[in-house]
Amino acid sequence: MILLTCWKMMRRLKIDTLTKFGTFEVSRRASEVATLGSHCFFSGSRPRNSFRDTSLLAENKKISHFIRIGQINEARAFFDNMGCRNTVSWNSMISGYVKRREMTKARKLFDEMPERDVVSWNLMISGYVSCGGNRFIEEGRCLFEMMPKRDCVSWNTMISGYAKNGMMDQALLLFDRMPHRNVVSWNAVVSGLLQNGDVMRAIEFFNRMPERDAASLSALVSGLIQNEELDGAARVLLEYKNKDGAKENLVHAYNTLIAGYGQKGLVDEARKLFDRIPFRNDERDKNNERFERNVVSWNTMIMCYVKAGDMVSAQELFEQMIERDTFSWNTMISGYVHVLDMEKASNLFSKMPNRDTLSWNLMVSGYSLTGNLELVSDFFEKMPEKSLVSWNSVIAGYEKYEDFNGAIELFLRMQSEGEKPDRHTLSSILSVSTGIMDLNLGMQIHQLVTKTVIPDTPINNALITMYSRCGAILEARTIFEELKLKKEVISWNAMIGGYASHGYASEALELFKLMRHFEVQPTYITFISVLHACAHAGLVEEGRRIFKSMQSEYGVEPTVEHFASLVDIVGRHGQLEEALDLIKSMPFEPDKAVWGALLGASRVHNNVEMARVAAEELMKLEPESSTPYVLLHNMYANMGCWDDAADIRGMMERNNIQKQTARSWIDSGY
DNA sequence: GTAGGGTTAG
Repeated sequence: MILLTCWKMMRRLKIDTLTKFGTFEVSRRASEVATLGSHCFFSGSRPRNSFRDTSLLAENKKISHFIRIGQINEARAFFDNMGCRNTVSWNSMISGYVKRREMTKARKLFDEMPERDVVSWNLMISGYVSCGGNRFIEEGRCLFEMMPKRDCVSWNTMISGYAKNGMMDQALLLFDRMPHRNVVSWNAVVSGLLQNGDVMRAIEFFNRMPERDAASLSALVSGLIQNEELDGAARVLLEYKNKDGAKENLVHAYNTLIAGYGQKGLVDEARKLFDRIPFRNDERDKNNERFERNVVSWNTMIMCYVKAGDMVSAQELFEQMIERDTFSWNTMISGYVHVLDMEKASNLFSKMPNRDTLSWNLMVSGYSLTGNLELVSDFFEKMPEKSLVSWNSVIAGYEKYEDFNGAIELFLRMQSEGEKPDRHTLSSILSVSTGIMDLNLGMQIHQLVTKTVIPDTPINNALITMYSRCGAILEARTIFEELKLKKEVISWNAMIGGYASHGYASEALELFKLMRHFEVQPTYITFISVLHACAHAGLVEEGRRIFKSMQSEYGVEPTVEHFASLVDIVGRHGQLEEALDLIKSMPFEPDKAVWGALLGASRVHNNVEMARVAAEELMKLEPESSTPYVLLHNMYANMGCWDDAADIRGMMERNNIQKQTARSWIDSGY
């Protein structure tokens, strides 16, 4: 009975997998058992005791399981406690370290293991080459040369290692030298050539392949797309015939190309390809696979429409789908969120059968973008599971719509709930610090940035903006200098703007010169700051010259803000007529900043006629504002023109204008 | 337990 059970068990586990394990390594604990009755060794070719073997098989699987779910320490503890190990146990453990690129630990086990097979060597090589870089590739090559016996996998690992590190010559040398190539070797070379931009040779190798499989076509199509050869990819795909004439399931490759067209905005091309995929094909091919549209094809096509902003076609296709998955719903929602009309997004959201965190995040970020902060918080609180993106969306929304306290409160709450901020969170909070000009908060966030993320240019830009707006110009400049060649136009703008708004006009202009020296193309924001600096420093000629150069030298169209600055510059200098002419020559309607600049200048130069012109225009633009009335009234009063002053007062009363109480911003303190 | 390729959302 027992024998029968054993035999059945062995049948189920396939005897050959049991016998091919070879020699067992017996640890101290197990060897005690072994000397008593030997359960660990095979006698002849048939296992005498399959319980030990099956349990070893199960134990090895346990190691793999721990590794798969990312619990490497648990895997190691289990491995260390195993009574009996074979080469597979060691290899499994090594593969765990290799996957995590912990090559020192992997190497230690490899050096310690009592008996290595070809897989042990291959694992180590694969680990070294996937770490990348010359040193590791060399280490891999060294093992490759040392190993007693190589199989196809060893060669392929080394070839793809070279290919992925841009060392195509070395890869091809090995490919030429290898004794038996299989389809994987060919695929590795083809995709390697494509990754290194050698399209011609890739196609040549593809055509020379003695056999192909599904991966061959996928590699070629995706590689061609990466090399911007969309037409080539389409040709390959449409003309593709397998060597033995058998039909293959090409849907994957088709989907790849549809997505490629979508990336380039070629929606019509994508649609043509989508329409070529059979809708339903009942004749099964040799591989027992159907070539027909799958849910990914539909999703990808919908995605193309969404990216092109064509929600009508996206919706049409979505409605035709027989089987939708969460992805389909989320893509549609993201499309509606992207074009901001939220009602349709919300409709879909309420109808969808299974929502995941992304669905919720999409709604939250949609309401954040449209500034509906009430609904943001409503959705956020109802989320069954919050991800980092959820927190970031809400914080970004609060920041954008200037609910700075809300943003900070949420930032504190997220940390108390154990969610760690990333660079997105930190840049939002840096913008909050800038918004409320809280240098103290900004400095704390700076410390957090240093501790938790590797600062990239965007976050450094946010730091420069924060420090320069808060008046800590030196700190801003230090970060600006540390950026070295990674300075972007935003970095320059932030720094120039900081100087300009704190009265460091010459520094602002100096930096503007330097920016031109480095051939960084200024934007309209650069010119706003530079003109601002000229106005503060009374640099009339410089201001006029820079204003003219905007269009002629840099092709930047002046906006109403630039005109307002120039009006300010010439007006402050006392050239009020020129300022008025400038306003009249503007290609667009002057706004309150423009008239405000003229009014301010008129007041400084005590030109009451001009002040009256500007004030009347301001009264038309902002009928409820008391500022122009008050300014004009005070000017008349100062000159002793009491009748005129009384007139203004009368106008104020007739128009029901209240003098606004002075308000100041008070630090709410956190 | 090891080698090649692969489509979709924030």
